[in-house]
Amino acid sequence: MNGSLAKGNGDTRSRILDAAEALFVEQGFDGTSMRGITGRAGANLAAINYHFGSKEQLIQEVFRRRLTELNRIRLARLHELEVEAGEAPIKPSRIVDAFFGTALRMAADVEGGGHTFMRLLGRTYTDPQGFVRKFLAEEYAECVERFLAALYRALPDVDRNEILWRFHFMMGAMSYAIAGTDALQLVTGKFDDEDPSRLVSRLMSFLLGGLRAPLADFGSSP
Amino acid sequence: MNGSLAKGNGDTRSRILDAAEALFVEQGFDGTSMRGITGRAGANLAAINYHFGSKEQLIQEVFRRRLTELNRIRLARLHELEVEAGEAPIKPSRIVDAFFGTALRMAADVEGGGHTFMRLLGRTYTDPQGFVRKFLAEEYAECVERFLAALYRALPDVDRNEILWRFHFMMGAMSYAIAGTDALQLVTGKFDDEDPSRLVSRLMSFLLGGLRAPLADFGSSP
DNA sequence: AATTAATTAAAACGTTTGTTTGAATCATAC
DNA sequence: GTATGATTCAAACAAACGTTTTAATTAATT
Repeated sequence: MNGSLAKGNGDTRSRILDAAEALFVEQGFDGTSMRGITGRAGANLAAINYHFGSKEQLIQEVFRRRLTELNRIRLARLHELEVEAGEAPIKPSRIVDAFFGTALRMAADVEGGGHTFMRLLGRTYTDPQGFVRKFLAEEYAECVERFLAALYRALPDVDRNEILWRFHFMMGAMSYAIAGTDALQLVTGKFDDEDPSRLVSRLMSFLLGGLRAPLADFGSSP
Repeated sequence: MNGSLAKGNGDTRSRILDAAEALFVEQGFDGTSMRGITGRAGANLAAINYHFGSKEQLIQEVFRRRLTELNRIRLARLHELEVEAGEAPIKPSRIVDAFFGTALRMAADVEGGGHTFMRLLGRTYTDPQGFVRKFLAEEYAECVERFLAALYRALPDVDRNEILWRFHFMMGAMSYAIAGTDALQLVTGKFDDEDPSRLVSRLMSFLLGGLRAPLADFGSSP
């Protein structure tokens, strides 16, 4: 049950990042101690402060390491779509796939740690710790703006505020799909042991259904 | 900026529950100290252990206090629908409203604390702390089972596993809609200052769109 | 009014927390 | 080999944590 890694597994810095990433998912930021991280990484307690400065800076580096790459791929995909389409509008489903599909494919990478990170990311959107949310917002700002602009262009007849909200809802559905699977398992018994590609398919059709839904008026007592 | 409450505001027990609820949302469970709670509640440090036994039991009581009522209303609404429909099938939109709409209406109650609690609940589904998730699962078990059964009956042609997943997605979208509003604000600038009833309307149409979406097959490179 | 129970108060308990320090070890260059 | 810089190590730091204890106070009962 001791997940501590052999010391030869990459340099100390990387081992610390990997250990921290895993423990943050399991126990949260506050619930994970410096001793827990360095212990699992096979490093000395002081190594975190030496390599990263502080626990807070370590947390930021855990995110930056993967998030930069994720958003780079997203924007590259979007750029491909824009070039391919030329003057013509892009299908919303393609935009949604470039953003959410890319994340889901990263989440499907269990061995490389993408799965662990996406679980962490999903639950961090609503994390109370101010500095984490602020940091995430900065890292995300450009990417989200570009994708929202693309959706506005792709859906010129839909109110922009409505698109904004639905983008938000889609973020929520995706985050829970990745981060909170065990929560549903606890409630409902168990899922059939799912391969992640089916999750992609399932979630994408749900997201597009929500995105395209009519703006029906649901009062407070329908 | 000191949110500490006057001592006359209810009995000590209730003041502690209110203070804890608010602080858990702002700082998380681990990030909230006993001293912080009792300080805000205007009570002595030992009061939590006296009234609740431990911090862990306090957390459980914070949830139990509101969750029992929420699920009672949900099941009552479902029962109404079932009686009203008799042998006929119930419209899925009504079932969805009985579950998610009820939660959203509780979240719209800012003064009574429902809003605070729903934000807390939303972010707790994905909380790493094992005992909280286990406790939530137990509190939710019966209610979720009843609603899933109702959806199975209302949508006899749809694969049950698919309904299960979409219920999961809907939970995610709703939780983020309530708990993570500030996250999106940080990213996108700001929303128009929204009255909660429009959120109900917006989210419900999104949820139903997702629930009814065709099971299109989205491969990994569409 | 006396007695019992329930609640609040202040102080201290032993752990655990993140961080810092100064010496020891390692790698690399001259 | 010796010097230089980077890294690792064991040890210690004050601060904050949840909990417990014992005394003081309040409320209820007889």
